Amino acid sequence: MPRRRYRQFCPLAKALDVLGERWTLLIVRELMTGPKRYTDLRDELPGLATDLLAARLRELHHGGIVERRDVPPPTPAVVYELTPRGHALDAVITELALWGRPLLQESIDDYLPQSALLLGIKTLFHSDAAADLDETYHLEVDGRPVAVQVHDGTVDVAPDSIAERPAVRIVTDTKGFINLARGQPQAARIEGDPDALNRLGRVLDLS
Amino acid sequence: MPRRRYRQFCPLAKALDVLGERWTLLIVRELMTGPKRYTDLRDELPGLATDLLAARLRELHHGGIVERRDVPPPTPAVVYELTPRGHALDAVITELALWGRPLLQESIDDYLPQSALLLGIKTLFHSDAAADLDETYHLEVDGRPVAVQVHDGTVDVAPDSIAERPAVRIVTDTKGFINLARGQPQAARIEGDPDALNRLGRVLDLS
DNA sequence: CTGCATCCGCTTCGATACTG
DNA sequence: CAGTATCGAAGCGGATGCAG
Repeated sequence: MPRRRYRQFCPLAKALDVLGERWTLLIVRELMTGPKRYTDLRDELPGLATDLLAARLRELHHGGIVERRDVPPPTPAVVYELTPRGHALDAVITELALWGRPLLQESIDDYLPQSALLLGIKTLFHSDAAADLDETYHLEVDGRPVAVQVHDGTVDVAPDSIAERPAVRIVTDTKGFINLARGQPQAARIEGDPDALNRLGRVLDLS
Repeated sequence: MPRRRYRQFCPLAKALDVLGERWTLLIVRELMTGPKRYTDLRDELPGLATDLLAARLRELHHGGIVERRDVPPPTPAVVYELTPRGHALDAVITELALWGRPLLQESIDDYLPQSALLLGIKTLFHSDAAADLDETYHLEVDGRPVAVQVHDGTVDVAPDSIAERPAVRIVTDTKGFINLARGQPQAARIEGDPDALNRLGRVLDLS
């Protein structure tokens, strides 16, 4: 818990007392896709000072949002994972992301953390445009593969996994993906059915 | 727009670039119930320095969230009001408030702004417990009257308005209301049907 | 190598005073 | 009423150090 509090009898103010500090919700976003180690968190959040990450994790632990767990050998490590209370922030993050979606247009030369890629795909997904669609896409950004599965008007995003028999394979880097999301495919290696790429473009749209 | 940005291609990070600074979302909450003047905002947000309020309003204006408008005579003034983009933050605030609801238990000696009272009532409202309910309650906290109308499983909250023929009238102050929300009615003047008070208590519940 | 703590320069915040 | 000016305190970002 930070020292600075709003001191208001208001559910919004109370939530912001816990979540409102810089980096806090981005750390929660990182943990949304599963437990992570301290160093992995730091690597995915450039600009966040190491001691500040430690402080935020302490506050999140104290707030009942994050649990610290020792992973036994063979690969001993400390991982941080969300509690149920932490996972309940999914709705908060979803709404903030939906609101923030138009702002992605302004993005230039930004970093693309793995979890941001996953959240981005979920946020750009248009359920109504995917009603009759049922296929899988292979996406690979900066060497990190993601399987995107569209099915029954929903999207499933699996990190670090190879899609089997994808309708289209897109291999690119951060810049290429950002341009792709803007509807300007360049610097991307695309293999497969061009129609499938168009279908993907309609389902995952920035506008 | 603040100078500090996350520089991530992520809809959450982009939203937080605009909304993540201290006080920003609380100012939006204040404006959610209608336009307000500079001084009214400052009075409802104790602890917020005047120059910081000016800076936040500038940023919110620049971000397309708040519009500055001159009200012509007979009562000339400057008011700030939300744009459609600003009103779209309703869902964000609602989710944050729902998540923060349990934290209200910890509240001691807090300030209760008018808009926090309204948001609090909307957040504490249990739709399922109000399915067959159709009545109006008069609530008055620190001299500010609020008409709470429960109807068809929804709640309507009208600030600065007197409820007509309310099922119960509750007149209290900040401390009294906070205790009331915790289920400890004390220091509150209550008039009307005791059963109606119980019904209100089931519909508006902290737990 | 991981998981921090410490130090330092800069920015932001909070409180008060002051002005058109 | 609607802000700007000023200033000490706290928070942040980056680099470095260090124990397990």
